[in-house]
Amino acid sequence: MATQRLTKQRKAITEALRSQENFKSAQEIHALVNLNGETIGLSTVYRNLTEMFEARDVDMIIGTDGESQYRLCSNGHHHHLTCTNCGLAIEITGEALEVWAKQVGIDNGFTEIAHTLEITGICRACKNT
Amino acid sequence: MATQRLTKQRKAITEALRSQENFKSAQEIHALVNLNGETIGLSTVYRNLTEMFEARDVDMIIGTDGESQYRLCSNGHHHHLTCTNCGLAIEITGEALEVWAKQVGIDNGFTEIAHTLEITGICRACKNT
DNA sequence: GATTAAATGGGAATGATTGTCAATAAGCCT
DNA sequence: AGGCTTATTGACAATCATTCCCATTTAATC
Ligand SMILES: [Zn+2]
Ligand SMILES: [Zn+2]
Ligand SMILES: [Zn+2]
Ligand SMILES: [Zn+2]
Repeated sequence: MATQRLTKQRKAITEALRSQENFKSAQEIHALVNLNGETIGLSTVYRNLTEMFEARDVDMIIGTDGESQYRLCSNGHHHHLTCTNCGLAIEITGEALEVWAKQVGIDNGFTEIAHTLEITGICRACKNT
Repeated sequence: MATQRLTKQRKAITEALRSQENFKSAQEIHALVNLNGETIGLSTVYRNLTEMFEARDVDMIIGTDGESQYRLCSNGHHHHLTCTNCGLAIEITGEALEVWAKQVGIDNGFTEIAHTLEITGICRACKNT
């Protein structure tokens, strides 16, 4: 397991993530961090976000353009309902879905079954604009 | 609407897709096409795959590394159960899931609701190796 | 304060994807 | 068949997110 030193860079990145409601790309996080006076390297932001994701401290999704996006999330397995217009991201859970997905795998002889699911749409606020 | 000329390049790309069971990246398709003697430009492969995807002639998914992958698929909305080891891709449909996903959106005031779902695991053949 | 390995930064390298535009050729007309 | 028009191609440049590299910095411990 990698040693985890509490560097000011890591603090700043965590802080930036905390200030954001929705998913942000590594580049956006980098820009946010450097707005607050700090001057943190892009490599450092990428490294830390990757580590935080592997440690399950942040959620990561791959956007439609292939860009990775990060967000602080509640613990445990869940999915998201996101507005494609404003980025609003709502956490979703569905036990029936979880069971169904696993069963589909089992029925086909698969093991180590996992899944990804994202629901998208236009939120109420954006629709009334 | 764009005119669709039946070029030999387009035929070759379609042929390469037809010969493949699983999802392949644009670069892989390009390599496949050029194996068969033809010499087709990489740009052409990208252009055609994009067009074919927009015309719903092929499925496209974004891999974990952000790379786009393409495959000829049956018509209609469906998902995939893919083996992370050998790439085997099985088409999946689930009416209950479709209804549930849409309802989740509706319950949260969303419109123009869509979703993506991918199930992954290790297939039986790969497990017994 | 001294020590030491983890962590940083910044600039280069990678690699997929897109853009450019002159040259080519599919489909159509005669 | 030959010619015309314009969609399409292809070689290369350009873009852009992400990863690499490595000398320098610094958090943590004593
Ligand atoms: Zn919205
Ligand atoms: Zn789930
Ligand atoms: Zn499919
Ligand atoms: Zn579906």
